[in-house]
Amino acid sequence: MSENQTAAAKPNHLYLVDGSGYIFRAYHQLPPLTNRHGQPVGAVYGYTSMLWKLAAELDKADGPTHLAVVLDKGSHTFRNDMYDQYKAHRPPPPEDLVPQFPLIRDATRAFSLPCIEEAGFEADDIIATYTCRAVEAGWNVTIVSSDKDLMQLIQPGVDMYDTMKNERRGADYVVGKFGVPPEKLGDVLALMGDSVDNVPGVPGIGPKTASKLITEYGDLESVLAAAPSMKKSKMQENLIEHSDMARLSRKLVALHCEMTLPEPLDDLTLKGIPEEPLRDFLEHHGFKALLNRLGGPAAAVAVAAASAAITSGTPPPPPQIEDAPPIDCSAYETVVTEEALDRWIAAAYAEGIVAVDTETSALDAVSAALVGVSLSTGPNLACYIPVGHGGMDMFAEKPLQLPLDLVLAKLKPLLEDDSILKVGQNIKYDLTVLGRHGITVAPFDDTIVMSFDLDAGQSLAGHGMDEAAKTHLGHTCISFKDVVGSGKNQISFAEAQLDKATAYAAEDADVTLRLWKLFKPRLHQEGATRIYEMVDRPLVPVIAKMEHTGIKVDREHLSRLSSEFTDGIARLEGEIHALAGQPFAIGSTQQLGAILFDKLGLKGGKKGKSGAYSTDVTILEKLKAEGSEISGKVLDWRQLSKLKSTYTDALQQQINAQTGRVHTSYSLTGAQTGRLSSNDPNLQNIPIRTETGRQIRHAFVAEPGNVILAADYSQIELRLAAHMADVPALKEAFANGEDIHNRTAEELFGEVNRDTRGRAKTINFAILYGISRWGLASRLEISADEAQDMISRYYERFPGISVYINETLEKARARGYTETLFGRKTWFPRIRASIQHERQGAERAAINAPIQGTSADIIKRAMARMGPALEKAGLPDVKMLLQVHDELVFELPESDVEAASAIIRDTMAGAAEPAVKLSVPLGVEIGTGPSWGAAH
DNA sequence: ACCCTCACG
DNA sequence: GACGTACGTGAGGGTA
Repeated sequence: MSENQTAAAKPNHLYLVDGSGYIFRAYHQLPPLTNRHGQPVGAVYGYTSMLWKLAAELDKADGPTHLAVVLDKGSHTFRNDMYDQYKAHRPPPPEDLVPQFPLIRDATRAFSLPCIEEAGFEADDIIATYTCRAVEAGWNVTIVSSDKDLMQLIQPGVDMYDTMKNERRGADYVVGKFGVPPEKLGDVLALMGDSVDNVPGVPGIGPKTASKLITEYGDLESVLAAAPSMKKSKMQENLIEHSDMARLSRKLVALHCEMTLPEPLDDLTLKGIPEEPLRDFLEHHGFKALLNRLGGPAAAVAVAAASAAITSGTPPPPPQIEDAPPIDCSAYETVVTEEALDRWIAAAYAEGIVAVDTETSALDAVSAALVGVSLSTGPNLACYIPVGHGGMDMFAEKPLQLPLDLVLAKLKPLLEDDSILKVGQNIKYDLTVLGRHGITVAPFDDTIVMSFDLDAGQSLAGHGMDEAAKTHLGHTCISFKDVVGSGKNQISFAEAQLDKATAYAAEDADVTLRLWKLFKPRLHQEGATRIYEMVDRPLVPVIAKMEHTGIKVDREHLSRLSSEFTDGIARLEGEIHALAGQPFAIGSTQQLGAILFDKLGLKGGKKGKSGAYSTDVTILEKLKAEGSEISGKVLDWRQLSKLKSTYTDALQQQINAQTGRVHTSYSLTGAQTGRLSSNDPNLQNIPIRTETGRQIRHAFVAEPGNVILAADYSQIELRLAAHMADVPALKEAFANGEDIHNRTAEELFGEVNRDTRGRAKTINFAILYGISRWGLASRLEISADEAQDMISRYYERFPGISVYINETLEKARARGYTETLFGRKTWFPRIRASIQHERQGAERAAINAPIQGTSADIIKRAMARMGPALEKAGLPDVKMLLQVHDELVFELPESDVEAASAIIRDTMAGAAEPAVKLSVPLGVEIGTGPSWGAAH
């Protein structure tokens, strides 16, 4: 063979594409595109672009002569037989990715490329085996992947190619990243472990230490052998104690290259890519940018550039806010003619997106009148359409404005158009207001919810408009007070001057659209799209509807209770003053402290920086137990005062005059963990724990012929803790339907009685909240040492809990946030604070957040599915009224109770699926009655 | 505006 | 050695 011939023949070069790895990366880095059939295809598009890019390599001198796409098949592999925890904590793929898997195979076929999958082996092993065979045959190999495990295969003639970063990687890359050459990478990976795949490794050893040890001693076995003679340290202890886990890890990370080739090497020869099937595929999914390029070199350059940007892993550049002109309130238009209104609507259609904000006469979305609507289609392109200025007085002088009905009729098609995205800041409010005028706004995005899903817990990110504008745009919004004044002189927005109203309202729309342009790409980049699109956004109209429906409250019942409480308060007041020997304001903690501790000489020291006496319930209970009569009476007085002022009196005020019902407002961004909060009035803290308080719940009633149905998740947070921390004894107890506190008492104390069950319950909750021995000690009235013993026993009996706590804290420290099972992030900026109690507070909150947040995610999913589920079951008259964290309250015709109970139970119990498969059942308890009180 | 207290999960 | 101790909320009343 002459030299000439060797040089002329293109050397065999096998490209092995890690399809599975690619799909996940593409999914997270690309927007959630949908094709015209409504299928999610974001990951498919990314994948297709990647194949396209590889196809372009065909023509290169050192390009592929052979190629195979390798995919994972099934989830059980020989590694699971080796170690049952392998990849055990990996969440199932996102709901909108699952339907894309078959499409990935379609895409591969469209390129006429061989696709290889083999049950029992991971894609990595298939790639490893092909690599070995090809190297033996003297071929070059390129592995198209960014997986660190596969980097073990890099050797002369074998490199890796990251299409998203457009980077080729050889041995130098591995040395730079891990400090060791590829052949020693397996030893390093075994020591450091992998939390994603759940490869255990050795605790406390990360990439740095692992690479140092391997460099020093040569390989894993040598490190383990040398461990006993190393300097004494935590690391040395861990190396000895976990040497078995390290060896197991070594086997788990090793790539298997002895499997039988599913297809012989020669069958992977590239024969070119026929255009026909590819064109069909691209057309079917509407991948126009690629179609244009298929058409030939004449295709538009701009299109190709846009597509290239996506292929390299960068999302299409979002409109940069830096490029946008600064906010200029003088640029806004007041729309008072039909022509101008039409012009703005046309602009919205041209952009495909419009920010919308409504202004009303009051804050209450259920009964306030619509005063105006603002729109924005781009930076400084915003208008205000007044419709209700001058108020409702027919004879009052009014500014020139378009009639309400005309404006609504013109806006309705735009606001309901499937192809136009409407953006609002707290759009729940606008959905309610516009819904009352027969407009169903869709599709929509809500910047307050987007901000929350990105930045919950970030101390400098307020989610409200004014704070968000300051933080993200560096802009100070016109304050509401500048428009309507404040205090006694405050006027309704309907009374505001048109120029001021325009500047204020149009600015809100302008800011909202600018915020959207910042948040939208961030959602994808930061992995928040899933929680936003699958949980929180769908909830917005559901909550709007609940708020609008409200709940009927029996005013007479409340009024009767108020009188009873007044009598009780007056009687107690007399007795307390008599015992004190003087009248004083019982509600004043200052005066009460002076009476109890100075005048009557009771024990109970000062507390807090203010130097004031503490007189809270724990102190008064203690004094009462020591025989102080006055303390007991103050406690009774406090209970009645609280019930009267906060509930029986205030709630009567909150009954809406038009509907006769109470309409709370839920905040989707109120609680850092993802819970809802309820305000004006708060209907999530209606009394139930005491009999006196419970009477208030009887005032929440159903309309005649209807009943109230209350459905509670039973012990949902403990169940989630059992699942997330993987605690066998707790999971078993829940699976068997046991009383969980009894089971805990049995495990901890060996016997179950009222006392041990009560203590067990306290400890169970302590675990959820991030325990400290002092806290537990004071709750159980034992010493800190005894509390510590109890905690240790708990950890022993329920292995998994302490691991969960440590892992959660480590992740929180490393990344700054925790995550729920559904991917909701909560940030903890204080987790690394140098002030101890601040840091410890953040740690306790971080332990609790994944559990409380997952519970919140689950009930939110149940709520979003409830309407359609009831509708489908032919139960349109069942109304969802309230959510109280683990409880949903409904009002429904008596005749629907049986059928609705089944649907509600199933929807709630199954709400985690299919996104998350829990290893414990979710229990749902349902009760019905004429009132909320009776339904429990 | 802030603290304390207390209602709920 | 002192600190202050369970997670997440919202509302009312007193005080400065």
